Order: sequence, then structure tokens, then C-alpha cells
Amino acid sequence: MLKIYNTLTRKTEEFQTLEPNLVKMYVCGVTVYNDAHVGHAMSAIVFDIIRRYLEYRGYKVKHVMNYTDVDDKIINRAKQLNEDPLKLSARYIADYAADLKSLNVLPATSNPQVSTTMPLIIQFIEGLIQKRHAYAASNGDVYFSVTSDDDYGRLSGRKLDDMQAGARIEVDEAKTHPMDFALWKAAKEGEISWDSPWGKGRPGWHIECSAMNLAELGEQIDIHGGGNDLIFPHHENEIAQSECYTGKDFSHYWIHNGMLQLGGEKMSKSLGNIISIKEFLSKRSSDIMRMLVLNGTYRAPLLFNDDTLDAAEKNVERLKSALKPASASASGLATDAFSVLDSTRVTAQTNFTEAMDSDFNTAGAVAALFELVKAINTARDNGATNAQLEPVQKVFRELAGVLGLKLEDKKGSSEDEAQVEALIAERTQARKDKNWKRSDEIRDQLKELGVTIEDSKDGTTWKWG
RNA sequence: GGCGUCGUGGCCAAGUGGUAAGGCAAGGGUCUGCAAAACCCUCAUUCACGGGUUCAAAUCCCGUCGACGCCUCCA
Repeated sequence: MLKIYNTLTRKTEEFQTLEPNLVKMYVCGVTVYNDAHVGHAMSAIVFDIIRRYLEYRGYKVKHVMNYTDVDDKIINRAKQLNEDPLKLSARYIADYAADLKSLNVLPATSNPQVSTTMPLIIQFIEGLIQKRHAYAASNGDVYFSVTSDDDYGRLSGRKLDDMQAGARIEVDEAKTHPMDFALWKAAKEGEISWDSPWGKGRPGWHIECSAMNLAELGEQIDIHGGGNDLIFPHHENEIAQSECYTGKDFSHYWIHNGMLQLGGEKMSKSLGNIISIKEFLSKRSSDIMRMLVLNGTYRAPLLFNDDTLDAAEKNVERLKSALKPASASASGLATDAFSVLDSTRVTAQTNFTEAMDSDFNTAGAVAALFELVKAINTARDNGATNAQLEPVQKVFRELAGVLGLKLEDKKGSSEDEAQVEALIAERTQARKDKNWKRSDEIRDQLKELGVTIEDSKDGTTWKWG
């Protein structure tokens, strides 16, 4: 039985879908105006793992991830670059999609955008006004009235009275209540805008997600996700809008990932302590980023530094060791040794599922993978044949795949590989001649080419990296 | 100040009432010309601190201290 921690109730609850075997999951995407960073990668990977696991458990998953392509920051940046805002955002949408692909994040089932959801957004706002949950203000903006929603604050656990005390923002006088938030913003001179019953303007940040949810998944969804920095105000406001509009409970489960920490602080655009996904991937593999996430708890802060990354890299290498074939001289495993291997295949699978079932305990799931690694490697050392190893390796690969790990070795060009093979042939001869000096020279040379070699009774194997 | 998450060995970290998973690092060993990898062994009488409940607590309750996030755009 899968259990999920639900931010809404602050409890771990049994997972039950609205419709049998179907999961409707909406995850807040990014605002596209510059390069995405590894904090975004963490979030994307967390929900990719959740999606992959739900599918592994037999659910069909409708996974929606939006792109915010209409926004103040996009407009400002477009102005700086003297570029059309929608062209700018289109560029970064393509860019982010490419980042996700290189991180081995499965594409969402759909990726709605604000700019193409405009009629529904306007219809949504009109509905809220009709139901007296929103009002058109004197300045041309439309605001959501927080006092019209009795439940306002239930996700973040805040009370309107508490919030006013700490509010430092200058309150727009057009608002009835200081916490009222914009559903529609009147266009300033020269800004990109859309026609609406309230004049030219564009949507506020929160309404887009309510509208896109409705368009893509309907009035009620199973899972709504995002970073925990979105709990307030974004998700709080989304709930308010959607539930006031439909009169129904919006999302059953709310899942929030913790923040990636760089030097003890959250990595964020406004703090400027950013490492972009591209920058990361130029130095380390996507598996390393993913392993970093897997080693931690998705809800907790994730430490991103050389130590944690080095450990993640070692973990990935260790996992890969299980995929090596039997040694050439393998003579087969004795019956009792084989039954040990085979029973580990079963128990590891069970442990994996139990870990993932308890609120996506990926660290526990990885531990189950390491059980398999040890069993496979021990079996290989004891002479297991490929026929004996492969069924276990197949399970291992499948489970690693559920976590989205590729476990691929780096590849070089065929010319480079030919060169490496030639050097290794020469070294093999040198070793036969017991010319250790030459043999070690070649090893050093290969190392400089980025090749690691391993000698065994059956010959020399090598890999990039 | 308010809301929330959390504090487990040198590091990352699992574990929510029955006596501390896993990985990294470290030390010893097997194998090897050496190295690397793999394998074997060692590595927390103890879970921020102080009280309490219980036959029994890292796990429940109260308090203290500390960290992080949110309260303003943010994954």
C-alpha cells in the first residue's frame, strides 16, 4: 500500500485515486526567462521518480507540467534584450525541455502554457467575479477576495490575521483586503497584453495554474506538486481559486519537495547562487545529479556540494559494477550459492517496493539496489555464469530504471576507441614480456585520455571516465 | 514575531514503541607484477539537550537550544 505525505493534512496517508488506476498529477513548472538551475533539476527529478514509480505500480499517469510564459520577469528580460516576450519564452521552453531530456526526466503528458490558455483564464476569472469571490478594482486589476473564502490559509496553516502582522509589502489601495491577490493585471504602456472584459491586461501568476488544471485534468486531481517554496502564496491561492470556482475539493494530495542547498542556503535566482543544469552536466553525469536526489529525502533540504556529489558519483559507479558480465573463466555457481543469489533477487525487489511505498523513500530503495549489487558481484566472484547472473541483473536494471538511473558508461568516438584498443593491445604484450615499466607508462597515457583500465585473469577491460 | 519541516557515527542518510538499514570516507585482509575494481572483516551500548509516559523510546508527550524553508518573485 503506497503512502504519501500530504502537505494539506500534514500526515502520511494511504494513496487512493479518484478514478481506478489513473493518476492525475499536476506539477508546477518554471517561469521561462533564463537558464534553469540544479534546484529546478531536483524538483523535476523528484516528480519524475514519483511518476515512474506510480507507473511501475501499474497506474496510468496523466502528468501535466506547465510553463509560465507570461510574467513580469519575462517582460523585463525581453525588454532588456529587445526581444518579443513570447519569442523569448519559447526559446527557454525549448531549452528547458532539452535540459529535462538530458536529465533523463520523462516528458510530461502535456505542457500547457499561459499564453495559449487565455480564453479559459478569462472565463475562470469571470466565474469568480460572478460568485463574488473576486472583484474588478478601480485601477483596472481584478483581485481575488481572500475573505470570501472561509478555508483560505488551510494549506500553509496561516491565518489572515497573522499574515497581516508580518506583511511588509506596500498594499495597493485598490485592494479591499491587503492579502487579496491579482487575478488579472491591467497592462502598462507598451506591454504585451490580451483583451478582456476588464480591458487590456494579463493574468496574475496563480490563476494560470487553476485554469490549466481545469483544462488538462478537470475539476479534481489526485496529486499537485512543486517546490515547498510554492506552498505560500502560490498553492494556497490556487486552492482558493479552484475550490471557489468549482465548489469541489481541488487536489487530494499535495506533494512538495525540499530546497536544494548551496553553501547552507537555498539556491535561487534572487539570491544569485546559481549553478545551471547545463553547467552541472558539463562536469558530471545526469545519473550523479539523480543519485544525489535519491540519496536524500525528497521533502528535506538537499545538500549540494563537492562532498555529497563525490559520494553520489561513487554510488553510481558501484551500481554500475553490478552490470558487468560474468568472468570469461566462469564455471558456474553451485546450487546453494545460486539460491542465495536468487533469493536476494526476490527480497531486494520486495524491499525496494516497501521503501518506495513509504512516501517514496528513495534512500531505502537505493539500499535495496545495493543488496543486489553485493549479491551479483559476490556471485560473479564465485564463478557465476551469465545465464545465472542475467535474471538478477535484469531485475536490477528494471528497478534502477524506476528511479530513472541510466547506468550507462560514457562513450567516445570510434576513432578514439580504436586508439585505446591499440594501446591496450600493446600493453598486454608488454605485460606478457613482464615489461612493467612500459605497461605502466601506457596505463598513465590512457588515464590522460580519460580511460580507466582494470586487469583480471581474463584480460584487461577499460572504460571512459 | 507567525506558520512549517527537521536535528541519528568523520560525511550523506534509513528507521515512528521492542532494542540503530545502506552508501561514502577510514583501517586490516584476499586477488594482482603494481594499480584499479570486486569480495571478506572492523568502524554509533547510541540517536541535539533536559524532563515525563511506558515493562520497553531514536521513535510518544512537555520544555530548551539549533538548522532550514515560507510569511515578497522563487522548484
